[in-house]
Amino acid sequence: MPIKNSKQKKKKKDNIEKEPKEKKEPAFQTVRGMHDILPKDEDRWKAIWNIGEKMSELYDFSLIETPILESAALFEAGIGVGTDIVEKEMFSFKTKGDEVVVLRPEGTAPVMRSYIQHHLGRFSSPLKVYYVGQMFRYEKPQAGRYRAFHQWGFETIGEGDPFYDAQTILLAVNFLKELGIKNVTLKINTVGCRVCRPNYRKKLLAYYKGEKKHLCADCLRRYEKNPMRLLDCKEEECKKMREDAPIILDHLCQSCNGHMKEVLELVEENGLEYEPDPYLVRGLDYYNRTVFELIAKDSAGFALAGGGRYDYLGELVGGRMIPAVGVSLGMERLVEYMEEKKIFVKAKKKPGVFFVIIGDPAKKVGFRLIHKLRESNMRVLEAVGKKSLKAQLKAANRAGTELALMLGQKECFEETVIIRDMRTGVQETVLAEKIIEETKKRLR
RNA sequence: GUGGGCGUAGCUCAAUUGGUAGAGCUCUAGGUUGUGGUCCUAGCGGUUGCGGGUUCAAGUCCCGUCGCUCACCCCA
Repeated sequence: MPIKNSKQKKKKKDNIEKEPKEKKEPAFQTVRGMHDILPKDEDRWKAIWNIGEKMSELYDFSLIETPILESAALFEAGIGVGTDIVEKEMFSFKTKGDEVVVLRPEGTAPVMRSYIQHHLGRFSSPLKVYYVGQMFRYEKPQAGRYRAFHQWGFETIGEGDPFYDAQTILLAVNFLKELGIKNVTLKINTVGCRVCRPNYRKKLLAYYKGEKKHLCADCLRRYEKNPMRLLDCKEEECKKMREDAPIILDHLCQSCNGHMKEVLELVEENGLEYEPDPYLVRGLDYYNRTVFELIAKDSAGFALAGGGRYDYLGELVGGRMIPAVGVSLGMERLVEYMEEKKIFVKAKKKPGVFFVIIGDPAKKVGFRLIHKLRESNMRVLEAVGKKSLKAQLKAANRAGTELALMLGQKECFEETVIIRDMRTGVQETVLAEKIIEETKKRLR
């Protein structure tokens, strides 16, 4: 009969440690729909961060950061009470002082709130700002959809010129390009303004009125609540019906028409390909005129970025009209897309040296030398908890540093340090007091 | 919120008709008394997400719950 090794040992172990039968611990985990960003994804997240800051500088956008918590009324007024976001996706609660607050579901309304609160129009006109941070929406989590997710956004506030619509679009496209995401479709449409939209709405309702019996349940609801979304349905029957439905492009007022035309001309001027999508309707009430999305061609589904013009938001949350346009990028979606398509970005870490300390007696001197190196702006790695030289070198190898500095009892006594070239294995002994210059000399 | 699938070691996955868990990788240590990447050996690591039920016996069947996932809704 074969003897199972592990089993035997397990038994033995059980006999030895019989009593420490612990109660099981609660095993905490992230709240539903929330996630941790782990070290393995550091490179991609940092790439987004670095590129975002680079783009912000090139396009002259300044940082703005608003609180994660805002009053619920801000979004009810800004995004619209009838929208899904406000109707069922808000993380809202009451504070001890009975204020109804909410974890922000998006970044635009808070920025507009800040613009009005601090009179930022006087800071510069137009005001160009970027923000980055977590947004919260109480939805059922799915791939590419979290309850807490990061957005990078750009807003240009105080200017209605189509130039800024086009610039916003171009900025987002170039952001993706810099990340190595080149295969994107720009979907673009206009949703008109207060003058032409009601007209169009009437036409749309008139068209669908006679066809109500052919509509799906969802669309019947849309018919009442948000007719523009009728065009967005995925049901075959409804899709068929929309083919003959009036499209807004044919019903724009003169100024919206001119605006759209100019945006498209500017976009073309930059050699950007776009796909007019008369069915693109965004879910937030504050949009007018230009709306757009960027979707990866080779990945089914969701937008990597989306945005548009929101000239009415200022009025909705502050009582006066402030023309503005913006875009936001879904950072998790970017990271996941890059992962899926094996787009690698390198971390921009400076080359480092691995400091090996052999034996306890060398610890004090090693500690001091490591500090000295870092003071001279050098990146120093270590794994001092590992006792053997072998294990420490192994760690150095894994970390991929070009050099290892080694300090043992002998070196301490002689006041020297060994510099080892990890690629060639060649070692040299140098004086400890010259450690900085000797190391720098060998670090390319 | 509605409906389907899944949940075994840190990771990727095994486990015959229900017979109380294995492999590879990783990690740690040793082979080398102060020298990494290869190789060899050993070790760490699981009351099979959690709770309950059926059964002599449950990773395997049933119910609940939590989580993930896919579609819808909607969106970044």
